[in-house]
Amino acid sequence: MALFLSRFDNKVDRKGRVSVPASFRADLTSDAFAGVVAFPSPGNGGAIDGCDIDRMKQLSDGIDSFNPFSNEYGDLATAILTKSHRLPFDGEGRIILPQQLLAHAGITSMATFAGRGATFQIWAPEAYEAYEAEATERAKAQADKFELQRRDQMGAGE
Amino acid sequence: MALFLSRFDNKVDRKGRVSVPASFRADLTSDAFAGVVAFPSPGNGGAIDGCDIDRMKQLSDGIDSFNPFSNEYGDLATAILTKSHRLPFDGEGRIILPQQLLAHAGITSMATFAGRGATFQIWAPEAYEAYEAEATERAKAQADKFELQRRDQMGAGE
DNA sequence: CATAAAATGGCATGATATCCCATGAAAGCC
DNA sequence: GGCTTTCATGGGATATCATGCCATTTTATG
Repeated sequence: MALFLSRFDNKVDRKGRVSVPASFRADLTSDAFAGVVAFPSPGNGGAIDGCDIDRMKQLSDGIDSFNPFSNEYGDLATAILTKSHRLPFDGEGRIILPQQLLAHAGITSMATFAGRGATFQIWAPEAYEAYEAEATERAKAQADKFELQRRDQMGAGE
Repeated sequence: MALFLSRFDNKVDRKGRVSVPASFRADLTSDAFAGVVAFPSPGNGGAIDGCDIDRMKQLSDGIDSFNPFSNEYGDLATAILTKSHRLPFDGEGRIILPQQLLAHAGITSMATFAGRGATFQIWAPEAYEAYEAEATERAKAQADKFELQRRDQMGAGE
Protein backbone atom coordinates (compact mmCIF):
# COMPACT_ATOMS: atom_id res chain seq x y z
CA MET A 1 0.00 0.00 0.00
CA ALA A 2 1.21 3.45 -0.88
CA LEU A 3 2.45 5.90 1.74
CA PHE A 4 2.43 9.45 0.47
CA LEU A 5 4.11 11.90 2.85
CA SER A 6 5.25 15.48 2.90
CA ARG A 7 4.44 18.50 0.82
CA PHE A 8 5.82 19.63 -2.51
CA ASP A 9 5.18 22.79 -4.50
CA ASN A 10 5.88 22.28 -8.17
CA LYS A 11 5.51 24.49 -11.15
CA VAL A 12 2.80 24.09 -13.75
CA ASP A 13 4.15 24.95 -17.18
CA ARG A 14 2.31 26.66 -19.99
CA LYS A 15 1.00 23.34 -21.25
CA GLY A 16 -0.44 22.32 -17.88
CA ARG A 17 2.33 19.87 -17.10
CA VAL A 18 3.55 19.27 -13.53
CA SER A 19 6.32 17.11 -12.17
CA VAL A 20 4.92 14.55 -9.75
CA PRO A 21 7.22 14.44 -6.70
CA ALA A 22 9.84 11.78 -7.33
CA SER A 23 9.10 10.10 -4.01
CA PHE A 24 5.48 9.58 -5.07
CA ARG A 25 6.28 7.94 -8.37
CA ALA A 26 7.29 4.50 -7.16
CA ASP A 27 3.91 4.06 -5.45
CA LEU A 28 2.12 5.31 -8.56
CA THR A 29 3.80 2.88 -10.92
CA SER A 30 2.49 -0.64 -11.38
CA ASP A 31 2.05 -3.12 -14.18
CA ALA A 32 -1.51 -1.90 -14.60
CA PHE A 33 -0.74 1.79 -15.00
CA ALA A 34 2.05 4.28 -14.45
CA GLY A 35 0.53 7.58 -13.44
CA VAL A 36 -1.97 9.36 -11.26
CA VAL A 37 -5.70 8.90 -10.94
CA ALA A 38 -7.19 12.30 -10.09
CA PHE A 39 -10.65 13.64 -9.32
CA PRO A 40 -12.20 16.68 -7.65
CA SER A 41 -12.18 16.10 -3.92
CA PRO A 42 -15.70 15.46 -2.58
CA GLY A 43 -14.54 16.54 0.88
CA ASN A 44 -12.49 19.66 0.27
CA GLY A 45 -13.92 22.09 -2.21
CA GLY A 46 -10.78 23.41 -3.84
CA ALA A 47 -8.70 20.27 -3.81
CA ILE A 48 -7.93 17.55 -6.30
CA ASP A 49 -7.68 14.04 -4.87
CA GLY A 50 -5.01 11.81 -6.31
CA CYS A 51 -4.23 8.15 -5.80
CA ASP A 52 -2.80 5.11 -7.51
CA ILE A 53 -4.79 2.92 -9.84
CA ASP A 54 -5.10 0.12 -7.30
CA ARG A 55 -6.95 2.28 -4.83
CA MET A 56 -9.29 3.41 -7.57
CA LYS A 57 -9.91 -0.23 -8.38
CA GLN A 58 -10.79 -0.85 -4.75
CA LEU A 59 -13.23 2.01 -4.88
CA SER A 60 -14.73 0.55 -8.01
CA ASP A 61 -15.01 -2.86 -6.40
CA GLY A 62 -16.76 -1.26 -3.48
CA ILE A 63 -14.33 -2.68 -0.98
CA ASP A 64 -12.88 0.60 0.14
CA SER A 65 -12.67 1.48 3.79
CA PHE A 66 -15.98 3.29 3.87
CA ASN A 67 -19.17 1.27 3.87
CA PRO A 68 -19.64 -0.26 0.44
CA PHE A 69 -23.23 -1.33 0.92
CA SER A 70 -24.62 2.03 1.78
CA ASN A 71 -26.50 3.53 -1.12
CA GLU A 72 -25.27 6.95 -0.10
CA TYR A 73 -21.67 5.93 -0.57
CA GLY A 74 -22.52 3.95 -3.65
CA ASP A 75 -23.62 7.16 -5.30
CA LEU A 76 -20.49 8.89 -4.12
CA ALA A 77 -18.26 6.14 -5.45
CA THR A 78 -20.00 6.22 -8.80
CA ALA A 79 -19.70 9.98 -9.04
CA ILE A 80 -15.99 9.76 -8.26
CA LEU A 81 -15.40 7.18 -10.95
CA THR A 82 -17.14 9.36 -13.51
CA LYS A 83 -15.14 12.42 -12.56
CA SER A 84 -11.79 10.67 -12.42
CA HIS A 85 -8.98 11.14 -14.91
CA ARG A 86 -6.08 8.84 -15.75
CA LEU A 87 -2.99 10.99 -15.96
CA PRO A 88 -0.05 8.97 -17.29
CA PHE A 89 3.55 9.96 -16.61
CA ASP A 90 5.65 11.24 -19.46
CA GLY A 91 9.28 10.20 -19.66
CA GLU A 92 10.24 12.71 -16.97
CA GLY A 93 7.53 11.83 -14.47
CA ARG A 94 5.24 14.69 -15.36
CA ILE A 95 1.48 14.60 -15.73
CA ILE A 96 -0.90 16.93 -17.51
CA LEU A 97 -3.63 18.35 -15.32
CA PRO A 98 -6.81 18.66 -17.41
CA GLN A 99 -8.38 22.08 -17.71
CA GLN A 100 -11.36 20.88 -15.71
CA LEU A 101 -9.24 19.98 -12.69
CA LEU A 102 -7.09 23.09 -12.94
CA ALA A 103 -10.24 25.18 -12.89
CA HIS A 104 -11.72 23.23 -10.00
CA ALA A 105 -8.63 23.81 -7.87
CA GLY A 106 -7.93 27.32 -9.11
CA ILE A 107 -4.41 26.28 -10.07
CA THR A 108 -2.50 28.59 -12.36
CA SER A 109 1.28 28.58 -12.07
CA MET A 110 2.01 26.36 -9.06
CA ALA A 111 0.58 23.13 -7.66
CA THR A 112 0.92 21.90 -4.08
CA PHE A 113 1.12 18.14 -3.59
CA ALA A 114 0.05 17.17 -0.07
CA GLY A 115 0.79 13.58 0.99
CA ARG A 116 -2.05 11.95 2.94
CA GLY A 117 -0.91 8.40 3.40
CA ALA A 118 -2.81 6.19 1.02
CA THR A 119 -3.75 9.19 -1.12
CA PHE A 120 -2.60 12.73 -1.80
CA GLN A 121 -4.15 16.01 -2.77
CA ILE A 122 -3.24 18.72 -5.24
CA TRP A 123 -4.02 22.33 -4.38
CA ALA A 124 -3.36 25.86 -5.46
CA PRO A 125 -0.69 26.86 -2.90
CA GLU A 126 -2.70 29.74 -1.42
CA ALA A 127 -5.75 27.53 -1.07
CA TYR A 128 -3.70 24.90 0.69
CA GLU A 129 -2.28 27.43 3.12
CA ALA A 130 -5.77 28.48 4.05
CA TYR A 131 -6.95 24.91 4.40
CA GLU A 132 -3.95 23.95 6.50
CA ALA A 133 -4.59 26.75 8.96
CA GLU A 134 -8.22 25.70 9.23
CA ALA A 135 -7.45 22.00 9.60
CA THR A 136 -4.75 22.67 12.20
CA GLU A 137 -7.23 24.63 14.27
CA ARG A 138 -9.72 21.80 14.16
CA ALA A 139 -7.05 19.21 14.92
CA LYS A 140 -5.97 21.14 18.00
CA ALA A 141 -9.54 21.44 19.17
CA GLN A 142 -9.92 17.71 18.80
CA ALA A 143 -6.59 16.65 20.24
CA ASP A 144 -8.44 14.08 22.30
CA LYS A 145 -9.53 12.28 19.19
CA PHE A 146 -5.98 12.30 17.94
CA GLU A 147 -4.75 10.83 21.20
CA LEU A 148 -7.27 8.03 20.94
CA GLN A 149 -6.07 7.30 17.47
CA ARG A 150 -2.48 7.20 18.60
CA ARG A 151 -3.28 4.88 21.47
CA ASP A 152 -5.01 2.51 19.11
CA GLN A 153 -1.96 2.47 16.92
CA MET A 154 0.41 1.99 19.81
CA GLY A 155 -1.73 -0.82 21.09
CA ALA A 156 -1.83 -2.47 17.70
CA GLY A 157 1.92 -2.20 17.30
CA GLU A 158 2.75 -3.89 20.57
CA MET B 1 9.38 -3.06 17.61
CA ALA B 2 11.93 -0.33 17.99
CA LEU B 3 13.36 0.73 21.34
CA PHE B 4 15.10 4.08 21.20
CA LEU B 5 17.04 4.92 24.37
CA SER B 6 19.37 7.57 25.70
CA ARG B 7 20.37 11.00 24.52
CA PHE B 8 22.82 12.05 21.83
CA ASP B 9 24.00 15.47 20.74
CA ASN B 10 25.27 15.46 17.18
CA LYS B 11 26.50 18.14 14.89
CA VAL B 12 24.56 19.56 11.96
CA ASP B 13 27.03 20.29 9.18
CA ARG B 14 26.95 22.97 6.55
CA LYS B 15 24.81 20.85 4.26
CA GLY B 16 22.23 20.24 7.00
CA ARG B 17 23.38 16.69 7.59
CA VAL B 18 23.27 14.95 11.00
CA SER B 19 24.51 11.56 12.06
CA VAL B 20 21.68 9.47 13.43
CA PRO B 21 22.95 7.73 16.58
CA ALA B 22 24.39 4.39 15.54
CA SER B 23 22.29 2.58 18.10
CA PHE B 24 19.10 3.92 16.46
CA ARG B 25 19.94 2.83 12.95
CA ALA B 26 19.13 -0.87 13.09
CA ASP B 27 15.56 -0.11 14.19
CA LEU B 28 15.21 2.44 11.41
CA THR B 29 16.27 0.08 8.66
CA SER B 30 13.83 -2.25 6.96
CA ASP B 31 13.17 -3.59 3.48
CA ALA B 32 10.64 -0.85 2.93
CA PHE B 33 12.88 2.08 3.83
CA ALA B 34 16.17 2.82 5.54
CA GLY B 35 15.93 6.14 7.31
CA VAL B 36 13.90 8.34 9.58
CA VAL B 37 10.35 9.58 9.24
CA ALA B 38 10.16 12.97 10.94
CA PHE B 39 7.44 15.53 11.59
CA PRO B 40 6.85 18.49 13.89
CA SER B 41 5.73 17.16 17.24
CA PRO B 42 2.02 17.85 17.71
CA GLY B 43 2.49 17.77 21.48
CA ASN B 44 5.78 19.49 22.27
CA GLY B 45 6.05 22.77 20.42
CA GLY B 46 9.72 22.89 19.56
CA ALA B 47 10.39 19.21 19.03
CA ILE B 48 10.63 17.03 15.96
CA ASP B 49 9.14 13.56 16.31
CA GLY B 50 11.02 10.73 14.64
CA CYS B 51 10.07 7.13 14.04
CA ASP B 52 10.56 4.26 11.62
CA ILE B 53 8.54 3.79 8.47
CA ASP B 54 6.49 0.93 9.89
CA ARG B 55 5.14 3.07 12.67
CA MET B 56 4.19 5.76 10.18
CA LYS B 57 2.43 3.17 8.06
CA GLN B 58 0.44 2.08 11.09
CA LEU B 59 -0.48 5.66 11.78
CA SER B 60 -1.52 6.13 8.16
CA ASP B 61 -3.63 2.97 8.28
CA GLY B 62 -5.27 4.23 11.44
CA ILE B 63 -6.16 7.51 9.79
CA ASP B 64 -7.36 5.66 6.71
CA SER B 65 -9.96 3.90 8.81
CA PHE B 66 -11.87 7.18 8.79
CA ASN B 67 -13.93 8.17 5.79
CA PRO B 68 -11.30 9.62 3.45
CA PHE B 69 -13.50 12.62 2.72
CA SER B 70 -14.28 13.45 6.34
CA ASN B 71 -12.82 16.21 8.45
CA GLU B 72 -11.29 13.68 10.83
CA TYR B 73 -9.25 12.14 8.06
CA GLY B 74 -8.33 15.49 6.57
CA ASP B 75 -7.35 17.13 9.81
CA LEU B 76 -5.13 14.30 10.97
CA ALA B 77 -3.56 13.86 7.56
CA THR B 78 -2.85 17.57 7.34
CA ALA B 79 -1.44 17.77 10.85
CA ILE B 80 0.84 14.76 10.52
CA LEU B 81 1.14 13.04 7.15
CA THR B 82 1.57 16.15 5.04
CA LYS B 83 4.07 17.50 7.55
CA SER B 84 6.11 14.29 7.64
CA HIS B 85 9.34 13.81 5.77
CA ARG B 86 11.11 10.67 4.64
CA LEU B 87 14.76 11.19 5.48
CA PRO B 88 16.87 8.39 3.99
CA PHE B 89 20.29 7.50 5.39
CA ASP B 90 23.33 8.26 3.35
CA GLY B 91 26.14 5.70 3.31
CA GLU B 92 27.34 6.91 6.71
CA GLY B 93 23.99 6.83 8.49
CA ARG B 94 23.30 10.55 8.23
CA ILE B 95 20.06 12.27 7.31
CA ILE B 96 19.36 15.74 5.98
CA LEU B 97 16.95 17.73 8.09
CA PRO B 98 14.76 19.84 5.80
CA GLN B 99 14.75 23.58 6.30
CA GLN B 100 11.18 23.43 7.52
CA LEU B 101 12.00 21.09 10.39
CA LEU B 102 15.18 22.94 11.31
CA ALA B 103 13.16 26.12 11.58
CA HIS B 104 10.41 24.45 13.57
CA ALA B 105 12.88 23.16 16.15
CA GLY B 106 15.18 26.17 16.07
CA ILE B 107 18.12 23.90 15.26
CA THR B 108 21.26 25.53 13.93
CA SER B 109 24.56 23.80 14.65
CA MET B 110 23.62 20.94 17.00
CA ALA B 111 20.76 18.45 17.27
CA THR B 112 19.74 16.50 20.36
CA PHE B 113 18.32 13.03 19.83
CA ALA B 114 16.17 11.90 22.75
CA GLY B 115 15.11 8.27 22.80
CA ARG B 116 11.50 7.71 23.83
CA GLY B 117 11.03 4.02 23.34
CA ALA B 118 9.08 3.37 20.17
CA THR B 119 9.87 6.87 18.92
CA PHE B 120 12.45 9.57 19.50
CA GLN B 121 12.60 13.32 19.33
CA ILE B 122 15.05 15.78 17.87
CA TRP B 123 15.56 19.11 19.60
CA ALA B 124 17.78 22.13 19.63
CA PRO B 125 19.99 21.32 22.66
CA GLU B 126 18.98 24.44 24.63
CA ALA B 127 15.32 23.76 23.98
CA TYR B 128 15.74 20.23 25.16
CA GLU B 129 17.45 21.34 28.36
CA ALA B 130 14.55 23.63 29.13
CA TYR B 131 12.04 20.92 28.34
CA GLU B 132 13.86 18.38 30.46
CA ALA B 133 13.98 20.68 33.48
CA GLU B 134 10.28 21.25 33.16
CA ALA B 135 9.52 17.58 32.63
CA THR B 136 11.61 16.68 35.66
CA GLU B 137 9.52 19.03 37.77
CA ARG B 138 6.36 17.42 36.53
CA ALA B 139 7.78 13.96 37.13
CA LYS B 140 8.64 14.93 40.69
CA ALA B 141 5.14 16.21 41.26
CA GLN B 142 3.76 12.99 39.88
CA ALA B 143 6.06 10.93 42.07
CA ASP B 144 4.99 12.87 45.17
CA LYS B 145 1.38 12.37 44.32
CA PHE B 146 2.07 8.73 43.75
CA GLU B 147 3.74 8.49 47.15
CA LEU B 148 0.76 10.12 48.82
CA GLN B 149 -1.56 7.73 47.11
CA ARG B 150 0.57 4.84 48.20
CA ARG B 151 0.48 6.00 51.80
CA ASP B 152 -3.28 6.35 51.59
CA GLN B 153 -3.53 2.86 50.23
CA MET B 154 -1.29 1.46 52.93
CA GLY B 155 -3.12 3.42 55.60
CA ALA B 156 -6.44 2.14 54.41
CA GLY B 157 -5.14 -1.37 54.28
CA GLU B 158 -3.86 -1.39 57.84
C1' DC C 1 -5.75 19.62 -48.57
C1' DA C 2 -3.04 23.08 -46.23
C1' DT C 3 -2.06 25.53 -42.28
C1' DA C 4 -2.27 26.60 -37.53
C1' DA C 5 -2.70 25.02 -33.01
C1' DA C 6 -2.10 21.81 -29.61
C1' DA C 7 -0.32 17.53 -27.56
C1' DT C 8 3.56 14.63 -26.87
C1' DG C 9 8.19 13.10 -26.56
C1' DG C 10 13.03 14.07 -26.17
C1' DC C 11 17.00 16.67 -24.70
C1' DA C 12 19.58 20.48 -22.02
C1' DT C 13 20.44 22.83 -17.73
C1' DG C 14 21.12 24.28 -13.00
C1' DA C 15 20.27 23.21 -8.39
C1' DT C 16 20.29 19.94 -5.04
C1' DA C 17 20.83 15.54 -2.97
C1' DT C 18 23.45 11.39 -2.91
C1' DC C 19 27.56 8.75 -3.12
C1' DC C 20 32.25 7.93 -1.98
C1' DC C 21 36.45 8.39 0.31
C1' DA C 22 39.34 10.56 4.04
C1' DT C 23 40.21 11.87 8.85
C1' DG C 24 40.28 11.87 13.69
C1' DA C 25 38.39 10.67 18.00
C1' DA C 26 36.39 7.48 21.02
C1' DA C 27 35.32 2.91 22.48
C1' DG C 28 36.05 -1.87 22.77
C1' DC C 29 39.34 -5.75 22.76
C1' DC C 30 43.27 -8.58 23.46
C1' DG D 1 48.51 -0.27 27.35
C1' DG D 2 48.71 -0.76 22.65
C1' DC D 3 45.84 -2.34 18.74
C1' DT D 4 41.61 -2.51 16.14
C1' DT D 5 37.11 -1.17 15.07
C1' DT D 6 33.33 1.77 15.12
C1' DC D 7 31.53 6.16 14.66
C1' DA D 8 30.92 11.14 13.84
C1' DT D 9 32.33 14.47 10.66
C1' DG D 10 34.25 16.85 6.49
C1' DG D 11 34.80 17.66 1.49
C1' DG D 12 34.70 16.74 -3.37
C1' DA D 13 32.68 13.98 -7.24
C1' DT D 14 28.48 12.17 -9.21
C1' DA D 15 23.61 11.35 -9.99
C1' DT D 16 18.88 12.82 -9.64
C1' DC D 17 15.29 15.93 -10.17
C1' DA D 18 12.48 19.88 -11.46
C1' DT D 19 11.98 22.60 -15.24
C1' DG D 20 12.76 25.04 -19.59
C1' DC D 21 13.20 24.58 -24.47
C1' DC D 22 12.86 22.46 -28.92
C1' DA D 23 11.34 18.91 -32.34
C1' DT D 24 7.96 16.00 -33.95
C1' DT D 25 3.51 14.25 -34.16
C1' DT D 26 -1.33 14.75 -33.85
C1' DT D 27 -5.55 17.15 -33.95
C1' DA D 28 -8.51 21.06 -35.20
C1' DT D 29 -9.80 24.48 -38.85
C1' DG D 30 -10.50 26.98 -42.76
